[in-house]
Amino acid sequence: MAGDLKVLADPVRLRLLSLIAASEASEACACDLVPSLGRSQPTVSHHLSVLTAAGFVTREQRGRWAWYRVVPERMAALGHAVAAFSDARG
Amino acid sequence: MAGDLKVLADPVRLRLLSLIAASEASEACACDLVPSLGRSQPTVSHHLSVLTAAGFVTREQRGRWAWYRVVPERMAALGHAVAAFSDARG
DNA sequence: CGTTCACATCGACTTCAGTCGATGTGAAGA
DNA sequence: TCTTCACATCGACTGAAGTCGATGTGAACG
Repeated sequence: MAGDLKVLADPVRLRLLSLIAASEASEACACDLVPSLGRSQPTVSHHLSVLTAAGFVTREQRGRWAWYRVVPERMAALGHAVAAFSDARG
Repeated sequence: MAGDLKVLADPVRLRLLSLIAASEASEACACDLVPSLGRSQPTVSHHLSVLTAAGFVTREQRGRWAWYRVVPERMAALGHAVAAFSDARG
């Protein structure tokens, strides 16, 4: 769980998730994500790779473009795990 | 929000929160926490300080002992914020 | 008031993660 | 097939963060 939180504990990755989730059809092309962030293409690619490896997003190649989607169950599960600390016997 | 997640993205701090939440009356003395973790006293003190500064726990001095409590609203709010990424327009 | 105990702070080391320029890869188009 | 485009990977640098021994602090106890 610490590893999962560590993946999300980065402003660039949070912005990526936010941008992807807010995109049409809840998917986004890397070509649109790079200019939206103030970071270089390798940096964005790296963060997308980290999110994908952790299972928070899925990657689908279509021709030359790579499309990314958020995995909602993954986000919900982690969110509930965090919220569970508010109960005693957490 | 990235800062909040970064605070939780550490196995020692997660164990601290878990131990405190699972203690009687949902509070724990540092003297009990140090031996439960495999870390030195300064390290545990440092992590408790980080959790306190971020508002995830509160510290109360009673005599020579320091007692810690989880702030449930804080955990619940962050958990919901994470889970919100599972919705479109996150 | 000196001692002891619980805990915080300091200083230094080390590991890790974000960042970017340069380069590799693989698909599309001429 | 040669070029171009989109993206991944590599190598190197840098700043941040975890860790611990040593030391400071402040309350209890005699």
